[in-house]
Amino acid sequence: MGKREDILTATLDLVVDEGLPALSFSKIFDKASVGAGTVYHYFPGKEALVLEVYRTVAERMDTAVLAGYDASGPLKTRFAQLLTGVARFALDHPRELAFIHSCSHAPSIPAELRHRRTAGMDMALALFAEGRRDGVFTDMPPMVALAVCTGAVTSLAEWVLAGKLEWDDSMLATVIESCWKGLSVV
Amino acid sequence: MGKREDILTATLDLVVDEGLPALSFSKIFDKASVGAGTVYHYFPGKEALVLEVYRTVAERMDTAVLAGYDASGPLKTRFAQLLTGVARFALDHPRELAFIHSCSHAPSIPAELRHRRTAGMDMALALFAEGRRDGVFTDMPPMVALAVCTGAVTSLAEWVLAGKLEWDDSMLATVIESCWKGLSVV
Amino acid sequence: MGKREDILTATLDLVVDEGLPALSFSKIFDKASVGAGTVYHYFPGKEALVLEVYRTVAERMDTAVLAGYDASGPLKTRFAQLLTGVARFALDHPRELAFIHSCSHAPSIPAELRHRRTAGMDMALALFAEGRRDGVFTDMPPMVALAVCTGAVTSLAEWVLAGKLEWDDSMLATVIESCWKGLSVV
Amino acid sequence: MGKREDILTATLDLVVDEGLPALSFSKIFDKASVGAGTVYHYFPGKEALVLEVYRTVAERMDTAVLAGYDASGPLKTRFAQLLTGVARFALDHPRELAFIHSCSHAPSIPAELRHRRTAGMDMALALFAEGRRDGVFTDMPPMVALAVCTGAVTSLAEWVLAGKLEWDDSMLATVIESCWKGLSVV
DNA sequence: GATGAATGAGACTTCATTCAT
DNA sequence: GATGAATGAAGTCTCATTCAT
Repeated sequence: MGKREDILTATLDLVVDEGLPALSFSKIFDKASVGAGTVYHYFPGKEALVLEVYRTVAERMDTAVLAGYDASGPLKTRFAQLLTGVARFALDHPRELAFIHSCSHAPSIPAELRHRRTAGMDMALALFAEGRRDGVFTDMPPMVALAVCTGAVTSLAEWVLAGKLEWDDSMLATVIESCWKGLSVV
Repeated sequence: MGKREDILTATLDLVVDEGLPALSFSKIFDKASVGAGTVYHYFPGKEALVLEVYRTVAERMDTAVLAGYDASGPLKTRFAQLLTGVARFALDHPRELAFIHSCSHAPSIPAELRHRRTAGMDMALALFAEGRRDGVFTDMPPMVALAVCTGAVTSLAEWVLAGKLEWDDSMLATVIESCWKGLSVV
Repeated sequence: MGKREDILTATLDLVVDEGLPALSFSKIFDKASVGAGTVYHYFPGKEALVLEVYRTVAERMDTAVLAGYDASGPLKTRFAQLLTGVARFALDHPRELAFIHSCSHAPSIPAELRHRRTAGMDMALALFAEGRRDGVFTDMPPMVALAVCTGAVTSLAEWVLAGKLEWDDSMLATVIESCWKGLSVV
Repeated sequence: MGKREDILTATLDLVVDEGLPALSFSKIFDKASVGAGTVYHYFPGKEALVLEVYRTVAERMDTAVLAGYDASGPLKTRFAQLLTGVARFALDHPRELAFIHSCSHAPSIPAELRHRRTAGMDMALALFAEGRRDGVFTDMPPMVALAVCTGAVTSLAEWVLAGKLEWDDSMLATVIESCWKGLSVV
């Protein structure tokens, strides 16, 4: 079986396909092929259910981003690995990404969860701090650098998913190179 | 008077403060101080109403971004003007930005509206094409450059609004400089 | 011009096409191309409007039935004229008939209007009484004879309109002959 | 319990007493003593509910008409049995009859249901065909004979129910005799 | 006379949630 | 654990009616 999993999956699918505003328990019952009361065995209510999906997906995302990260490599390699990880997740798991975005502005998701520092973020912040300390990067707060780089890469992935851009394997490399150049001294 | 305006304003406020999922007509009536039927006098339904707010805000945004743009200046100046325009709008009109983001993943907003080319986008695309043609920018498709730059700047503004970053007047200049550097040859 | 007429016509059309339950003032405004308030210049309200249509149609029906009636002819001729009149109206004015039927069971039409003696009915009752008195008809109360004959002829017309029967000019003559035979002595 | 039955019964009562146009779900809830959502558990919507009542009543009617029918008796006896069955149902179940009539002109009842051949109709058509073949009845299509006879008897019952006629046990016999005479040769 | 914006009561319907099975 | 019938509050939307123009 795995009713709990069925419910989580059905919820994610519904939010992605119809949007959070259109999410209803009846639709979840139907899609998950589960009795009405069953959901209440696993989750206190609708809000908690959505939160749980959010938490699960966020974690999966963090794991995926860090999957191929080799902390012992040279700075530039690690830089590219992290940004590639972000882009790859976005392109390989468009539905998970869409879910996160659908919820990212919902006041029902507590800000503390939305803005929680993840392992991937910490890794990246450390990387930017290292580059700055070693005089490789310009004097920009790591947090700012992170915002800029993730913004650039995520935006790229989104435009691809939205159909505004054709994906091209070399494109990402070019963009990462630009980011590196933008942050670097001289 | 201006019942129509009242309704639009109330809708924007409610979406920003409580999120799209929590938007209800009764709240709109109350906040706009109009009768229930009045909304239907102006809008076919809830979806159409939200759409109209979206359209209005998107247009206002486009106008604001282009407000101080001087098409006759040097490339770098124009580059900075556009990115500044984007950031300024985000910071000066956080509620409008929040509304757009709240709706930007809602399937009820037709993709064709969400991805419509705006005047600001066209201006930027022309600028990137010009820089590339003149050998100032690296050989990157203008659309990619646009995705990267708006992503970087918007992400920055969002993190400020989310409280993850402190705004600092020099920060934007630094980031714009980084973007320029990232795109430039050598 | 003739707004009043437009309203009456639109009402009849709507009731016939969509049924009394689906009748609404907004539809009447639209179909009659009239402002919302205009109806209230002519009719106190919805109920009164429908009533007026009913009255108008009923009167028109009565007139039509008696149109070719020659009170000086022989009994059997007059008998045939009346029943033919009823059938003819039903077949020539199917929409008027449909309207009457749509309303004939609506409690909003006062029973006193629905069951009012019309000139046509009086004429028929007199005819049946005459035939009974003269020993031509069996000893059946005129009211019963009337119910039976109008029921037979109206039912015939309805089945034709409903598509259950093909109309055939000789059919009516046959049926009237049967009615006459059924009522006659020997 | 039998919530479903309660709902069907309440609906019939309301339609009969207040007419189809005045039927509302809130009234149904109240009369049937069920929650608002319960109706939607059993019926997709208002229209479907009314349809189901119609179907139920129509079937009950057909059954009742054929109840005392003895297919092996002489022609005239069977003729009288059928017409008596129609009249009896009308007089014994005035509310069911009223319901059918209230709905019989509503476009919301699909024509295919309204005009469906019932077992009672088939029985009657066979009877008329038999009489015609055996030279007992005049040369009239069975369908026409059926329209005329049911029209006559139903009309009679309706006039009684409407108060235009006093019921009298011998009246029906007389009318049936008239119908028989009207259809017979010579 | 004619209009149609404005109204708010009430219609239909959906929803999250409970509870007996 | 699992179900789904039952609920009634709340949501979306329609309606007859009014009134200033």
